[in-house]
Amino acid sequence: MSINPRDDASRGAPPERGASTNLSTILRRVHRSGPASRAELTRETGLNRSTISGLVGELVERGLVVEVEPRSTKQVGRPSPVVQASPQVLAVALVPEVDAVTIGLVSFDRQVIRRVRFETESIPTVREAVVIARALFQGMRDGLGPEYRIAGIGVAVPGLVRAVDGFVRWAPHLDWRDEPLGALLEEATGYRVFAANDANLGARAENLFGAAAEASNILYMNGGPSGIGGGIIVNGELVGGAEGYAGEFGHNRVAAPTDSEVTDGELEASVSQNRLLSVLGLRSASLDELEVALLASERPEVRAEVHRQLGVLSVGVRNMINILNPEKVVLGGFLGVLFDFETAYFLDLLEANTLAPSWESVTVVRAELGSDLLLVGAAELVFDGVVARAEL
Amino acid sequence: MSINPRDDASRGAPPERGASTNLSTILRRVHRSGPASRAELTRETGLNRSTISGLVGELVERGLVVEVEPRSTKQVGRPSPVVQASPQVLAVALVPEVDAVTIGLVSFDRQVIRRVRFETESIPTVREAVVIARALFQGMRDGLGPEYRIAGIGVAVPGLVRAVDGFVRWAPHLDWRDEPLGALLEEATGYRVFAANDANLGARAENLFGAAAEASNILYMNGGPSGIGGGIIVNGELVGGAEGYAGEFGHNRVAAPTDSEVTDGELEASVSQNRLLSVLGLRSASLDELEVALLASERPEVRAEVHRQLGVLSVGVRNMINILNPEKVVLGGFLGVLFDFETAYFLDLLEANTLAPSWESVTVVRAELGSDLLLVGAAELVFDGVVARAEL
DNA sequence: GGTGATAAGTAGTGAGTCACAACATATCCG
DNA sequence: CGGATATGTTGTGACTCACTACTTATCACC
Repeated sequence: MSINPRDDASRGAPPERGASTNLSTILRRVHRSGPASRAELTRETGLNRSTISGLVGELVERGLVVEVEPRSTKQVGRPSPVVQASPQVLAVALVPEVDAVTIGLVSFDRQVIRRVRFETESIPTVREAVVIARALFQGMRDGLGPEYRIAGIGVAVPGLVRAVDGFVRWAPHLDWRDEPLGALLEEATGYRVFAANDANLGARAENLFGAAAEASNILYMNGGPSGIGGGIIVNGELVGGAEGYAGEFGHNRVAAPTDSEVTDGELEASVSQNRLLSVLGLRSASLDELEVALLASERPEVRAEVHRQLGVLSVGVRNMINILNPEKVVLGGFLGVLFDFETAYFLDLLEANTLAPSWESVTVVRAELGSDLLLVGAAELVFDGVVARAEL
Repeated sequence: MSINPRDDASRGAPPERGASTNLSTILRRVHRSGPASRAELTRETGLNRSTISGLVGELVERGLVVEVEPRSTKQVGRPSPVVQASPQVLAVALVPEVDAVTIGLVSFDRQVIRRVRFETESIPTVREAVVIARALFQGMRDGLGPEYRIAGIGVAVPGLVRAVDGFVRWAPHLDWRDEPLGALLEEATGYRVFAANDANLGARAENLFGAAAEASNILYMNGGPSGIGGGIIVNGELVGGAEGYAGEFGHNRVAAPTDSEVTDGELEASVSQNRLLSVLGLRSASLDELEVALLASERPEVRAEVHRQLGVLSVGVRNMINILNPEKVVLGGFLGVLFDFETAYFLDLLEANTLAPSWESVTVVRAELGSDLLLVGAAELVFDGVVARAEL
């Protein structure tokens, strides 16, 4: 161990392509964790005051951060100006779904400043989605002052997307197969496009701004109306795998001793929002409605179904805890509802079946981010690049 | 995408704690991929000739690399001296097992230059293992010239080890529980100690020098006499998880439709070397003997057992392929034997059950490294630090 | 065996990042 | 209002590395 624990920031860093490591470090800090005074940045990075001064100045010049009036801290000493990510640097977030195309504008300081959900009569094709996106985008852009700058477009796709070029391999519920979404969108808008799996982006968003904000090893599982997806974060980075298809938990086979009924099926055949709804006698419901209905119901079949689903889910989760030794397990969508409804039951199942050391280092929580989850996650695809390059 | 694809090496890098990024880059290159001429380094890193000259000179001065006579390349132009990792920088590798303690000396240029296997009468306790290690180490050290320098000690532990301090949480077959192995060894030897799970280190070794040398997203599963372990490599880095306990595949529950017998058991209860041996009528065997016996046997029960085990294994592997989207799946130990024995059968099972895009990006191979696997992997724990700091 | 083409090492200069020290400035507290 | 404290600012120097020009070593051909 080194004697001096602080500071792994670098000295005398690279001219490179205009992207100093420390420039990125500061940018990442103010983007992810919010505004900070120069003095705080100095302490956190271990860099020198004068260096911070220079770096912040550079970032201000590039229009990526703004400095605002010092907070009145009632402290002695000269007040330190507060640095924050510029609210005028924007990312466009696009979320195609079976019944709508949603587009949002997310600012570099993590505000969703605009959002439009455009409902479609039928499931949109890729071309339709691109046309709609372009139209919505144009409408938004026109209402924006020239002081705003758009860094790119991020897309959350409910399916398998190739990371390098945003090529959609398979999005079952949209019935898209091998569609060049990224290329089409770039052509239509002229902006750089980044696309990824929606659940992966959910994991990322929860990591940055939600239930797993402090952790860097995370298992995220999300239950939606049409299946179960997830994302894994290792050492603070989203696991994409070879091409970006990682995170497909839903199709896994798990053996659940508590579930005699469906033993050789896939996880999402057994743990399913529809089955939950049907036990409750509902045809469709929002998550809130589902939660209310669950709490209101006192019928034993309902509880039995919840227990059955949690039993199966627990096997999938425990497998992943043994394999990944995460710090946090985050459950989103209806999985979060199930978890909140029978927390102790679920945790007991997990504790009984995971290896003790791994169990000790993990906490299981419900997801925190609501409807903006995917917009924020998709925007983050764009901002990732901005932070890394300290440009645009 | 940037116009200039080459070169993400840095310019004007940090004075830091004496560890320039580029110094590490060169060191990593010659350590992992073997000797390279200065000219090759120049091309591969994108750095300037003069920079390479300076960096190599610095590394020579620090005693981490040596320059040898240029290879006669039959090429025009001035011959370029060949740079290689110094064979005089050593790591001590330690492998405690149920019936022996093995210690090895591995040089920075990846040669196992010495190895001693010390058989024990009974399962060694932690203290016994430390005493044995110390004695063996002293013996080795005395036979070594003063020109050799030891960078530290790496330990491959068959169990759960806390990454930060080498504290053994649980090593079932050694019957060690909560033992401060790292601290004891450091005290006994005076060298820095790094410890990790044996299967994790196997994954690392196969990644660096074996069957998955070019890949950076890898699933490694190893079948030993006492169970199944594994390691995951994501973006070129071993996944340790929160504390280093990641990779415990063996205790997972998988549902295998082909295995009516053991549906709710753990993977390693169903896929087991012992069960294989017992079908073959053997009590114990080395991997080679096992392989020979398998090939020699023509009894249908044997093939049935192989198919049953591969069927269960395939479920575990397909789950991980869906989740991780790896480039390579590497099967070691008796899993490798099973795989080689019925390759087509296993691959067909996998193909039928993994998501097509993920299946397209993966290749399944048998592990390549033999008995030196763990020594090399353990040494790598030590060399990792040397490469990162470009020191010691 | 000399000569030119080619490839690579070497030396000097300059640019970029950052630490450090000295100084300037803003706030709190008595 | 003045001292204590914390922070911003400026100037200098250290360090890494690119670039240019020059030198050196080999091959190939005559």
